[in-house]
Amino acid sequence: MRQSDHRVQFRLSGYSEVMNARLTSRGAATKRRIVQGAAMLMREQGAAETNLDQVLQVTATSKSQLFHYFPDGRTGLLLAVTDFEAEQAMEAQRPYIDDLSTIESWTAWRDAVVRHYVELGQRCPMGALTSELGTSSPEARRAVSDLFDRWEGALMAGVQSLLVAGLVPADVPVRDTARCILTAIQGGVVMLRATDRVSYLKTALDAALRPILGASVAA
Amino acid sequence: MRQSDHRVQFRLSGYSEVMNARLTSRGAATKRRIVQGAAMLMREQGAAETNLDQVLQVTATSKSQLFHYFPDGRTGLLLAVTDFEAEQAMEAQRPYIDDLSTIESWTAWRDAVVRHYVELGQRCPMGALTSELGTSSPEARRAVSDLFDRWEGALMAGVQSLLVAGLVPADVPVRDTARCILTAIQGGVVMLRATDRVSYLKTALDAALRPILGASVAA
DNA sequence: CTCGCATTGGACTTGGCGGTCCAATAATCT
DNA sequence: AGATTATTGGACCGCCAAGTCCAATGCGAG
Repeated sequence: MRQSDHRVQFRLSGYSEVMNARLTSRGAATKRRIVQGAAMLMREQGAAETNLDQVLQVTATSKSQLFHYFPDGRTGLLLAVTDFEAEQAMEAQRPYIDDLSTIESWTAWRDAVVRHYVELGQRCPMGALTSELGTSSPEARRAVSDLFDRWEGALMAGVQSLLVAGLVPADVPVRDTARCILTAIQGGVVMLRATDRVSYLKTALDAALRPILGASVAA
Repeated sequence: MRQSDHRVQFRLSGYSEVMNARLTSRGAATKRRIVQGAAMLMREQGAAETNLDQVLQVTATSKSQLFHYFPDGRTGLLLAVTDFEAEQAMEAQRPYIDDLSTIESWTAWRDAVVRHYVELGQRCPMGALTSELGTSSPEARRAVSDLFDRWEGALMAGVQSLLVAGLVPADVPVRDTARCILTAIQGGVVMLRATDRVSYLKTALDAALRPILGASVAA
């Protein structure tokens, strides 16, 4: 790969973006279409089972376009899809994740999370992507760990604001509580994928939330 | 694949095994060697990055042998490795997992689990395998879900025996507690793979164990 | 011993798929 | 308008890895 052309690599807020010297709106649209189409296919059949020809077909583009907008080919596309899906994961929790300062917003958030993963069911985009890119690309590892950092940060902010509002005992450890909640979600998703049962996610998430929401969560 | 030869497919206790009409001890040894070599490679570099030639080289076997003992080729081998690794996952928890009737055995088990996954570090065999076989083979799904069922069963038995011994409050829900513990482990492993930090596993597992071990677990 | 089947070696075929290339066309700028 | 660059189409290449095949050899049974 001898890609020393006029493109420049930027790094901003945790994900990499290829900026062309000039990128028309048409080009940007094509690029977006490719990422979203690829993401869709990978949700359906997994990243490993998705090849470039399928992406071309489903997005009505040609090889030259794909390699024009993703000079690193498949690897670059996978990375872009990873960034995209990471953003989707956060998006699914909005608006609640951004303001977890009340008991109500926490329960609303919990419901949104459960609903999201129930919808997703078997297909977990990030899970499939990380396992394929895990070893090869350090970029992808960064994208995933950035996602988890942002996620953890948002949860910590939530716990903290409950704490300062006195809605929660003062001895609740902020970071550990946030981490338990996040870990419960990830474990719940693993179990959901493996067993097709949602109860693991629900039960573990409720248990992780118990220190801050009390025993009232049992629906 | 026109494989209607003299082999017969058996199904016993959750995993499939190919029984040859006659299988010499030498043949059995070769087969075992292939599975273990493949498992080792897949731990090192991931399942997707491991090809048959590497397996042949590392196990000192030839193509014909591999396809002789695994008529379904790569798929069959992957399945065998999945079964193997599922067994290894349980093995890593022995002897503790088989008798969780005391507080001491629980803490010893906890330590063994954490130690095991710290050793494993990035490379999580089951995680890598399930994502590759997840969609394609329903057999592999079975293997994984069987593993989790056995795991959950062992944990439930442990909680139950604490309960009848009166070492734990009577209102502890056996199944839900076991599921929370299992989910905490899975989530902890996901976070370990993603962030390279063990604290998620430790913290979440301790939190999940708190209902039965009390607050004394904080090391 | 010798017959038959299990076991083994390794060359060969095949296809899929990532990646390259060039030429045509559409925008954009001056 | 004309020059320049972005965008597009799609034929083509070449590699890699899975799977096939046949012939040679070991090994146990009668």
